[in-house]
Amino acid sequence: MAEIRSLPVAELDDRLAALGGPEPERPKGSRSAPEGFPELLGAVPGQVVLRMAPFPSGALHIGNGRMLFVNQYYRERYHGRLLLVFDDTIGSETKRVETEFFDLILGDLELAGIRPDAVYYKSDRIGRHYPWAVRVIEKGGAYVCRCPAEILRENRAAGRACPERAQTVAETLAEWEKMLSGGYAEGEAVLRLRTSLTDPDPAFRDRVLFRISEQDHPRVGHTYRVWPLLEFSWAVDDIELGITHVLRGKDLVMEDRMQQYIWQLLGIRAPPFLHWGLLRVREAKVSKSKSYAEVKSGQYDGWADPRTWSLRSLDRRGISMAALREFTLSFGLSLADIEVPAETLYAENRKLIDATTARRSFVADPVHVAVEGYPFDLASVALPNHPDRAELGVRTAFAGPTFYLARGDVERFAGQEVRLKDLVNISLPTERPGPGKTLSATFTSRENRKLPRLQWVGEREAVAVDLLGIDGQRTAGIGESALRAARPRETFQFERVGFVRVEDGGAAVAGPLKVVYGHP
RNA sequence: GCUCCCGUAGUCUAGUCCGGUCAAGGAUUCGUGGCCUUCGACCACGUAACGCGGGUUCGAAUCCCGCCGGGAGCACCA
Repeated sequence: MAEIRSLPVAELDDRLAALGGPEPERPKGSRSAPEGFPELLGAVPGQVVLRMAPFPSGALHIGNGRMLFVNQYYRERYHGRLLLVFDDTIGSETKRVETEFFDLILGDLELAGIRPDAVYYKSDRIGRHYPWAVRVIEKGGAYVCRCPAEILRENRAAGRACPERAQTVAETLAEWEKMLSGGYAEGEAVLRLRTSLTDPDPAFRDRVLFRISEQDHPRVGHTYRVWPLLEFSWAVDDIELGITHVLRGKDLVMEDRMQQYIWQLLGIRAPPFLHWGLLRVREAKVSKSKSYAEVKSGQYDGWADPRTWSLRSLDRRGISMAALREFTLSFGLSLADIEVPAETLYAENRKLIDATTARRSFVADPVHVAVEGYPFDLASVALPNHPDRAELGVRTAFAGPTFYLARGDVERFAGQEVRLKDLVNISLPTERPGPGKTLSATFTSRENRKLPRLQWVGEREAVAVDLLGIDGQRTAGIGESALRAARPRETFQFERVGFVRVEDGGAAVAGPLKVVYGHP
């Protein structure tokens, strides 16, 4: 239901009312929530402002994709504005901002077909956060704490106040000035919110608002040394940027409470929040830091390596962003954490591309096979590009008498009669194919009989193919002659293998034709 | 440990707010059959679910209580 999902903190209703906010409309029986998406609380078409806030530490992945598409969905639904706000505060040792990721993410957004109405960088806005800190201090809502991080943590767990909590407003203002002017070094002082040390939720006790960092920021260098933490920076920016609804993953619900607390303190009306649970794709190990390490070290083939499961890697595999959008939106805004098999995404993509994707023959780990008694008139054949779609036309395939067959097929059907699909029947030898050897098979008949059907590639004009798998492994194979015309980024279905996408450059690039495996 | 969130078939999801129209709908997977000269597509059929225990009620997936299970937070990260 819309209200509960928008207001995970139960008392927000009351607070809204207390702050003069609008009474949530709740027409009985009205649940216009197409596709499982509730109405945004108090949304006025044309006046909704939303924001996406990725942290620039790597390429966007499927989880980020959900954030993108949910925001885009509501933006379209309410004809609203959607801002991109890079959450590039100073971060930490383990979470560092790096310049290259700004463009990378901008590229990902473009790939996803989402054009933000405006782009902001948190790091440009730090100076705007300071006056807000003063406002909070003047309301008696914060104090400067000089406890070492460890002590601070212990006190928080124990519900114990540190001596500085008793600071007067004037003292805090002085201390704050000292922080800003360099009177404290990194780690020596922080500005903390005065919530309650006895708050039942230990996570909520006097959280840190600002801290000192002397790190070099890739965009603004050493311009600032006092940096806000995520919660405070959003308490400011959500208001200053006029965000009307905050849509974020449920990992940030505690941050909602922080923002609401600050806004209430300052008498500001809070925009409602809306969340969704964690989405994991079973096959995808969504560790951004692992991907980061592997990309940096060169173990991965950049951020488009299939093993990253990044948006760009999915694109490279021929999985369309439209399919990804359908996929991510199909889960609605459920708060449950879910794990979905990649097959569900593949099914979505198949729906979109199957009818328009040409078929091609490809054999992995090829074995050279000469067919004795092969009919002379079948040196080449015309085959439809798609079994059900005549309008996709035909291609010419060079055929016998010499072929490449997949080693797996040759071994599996050794000594048996098989049908070369769309061609003729042959009898395979019992001999096991040794490396570099040509096997002898025998033509048996032409008529279509119920035999195991194998893909084949005629030797003439055959194309060497390099198939990159989802696991990052490359498979050498041979594809039919028609692949000589493969265009960059064209998608094919390799029969009995799966959907693949041609890499940038297509067949024009020297060497084997490079393709990436998409899905079955 | 404390706080919050979540629990409907193998996997997702609709339904839960406002109890009956739900002996629970859809998607995907799986199985069977059909069809097309792919292990893909399509068609048909099928298997399969309200976490557990109490309570309220004529009636509970839906309301209440207790439990169990899963996840997240308790960073001077985002």
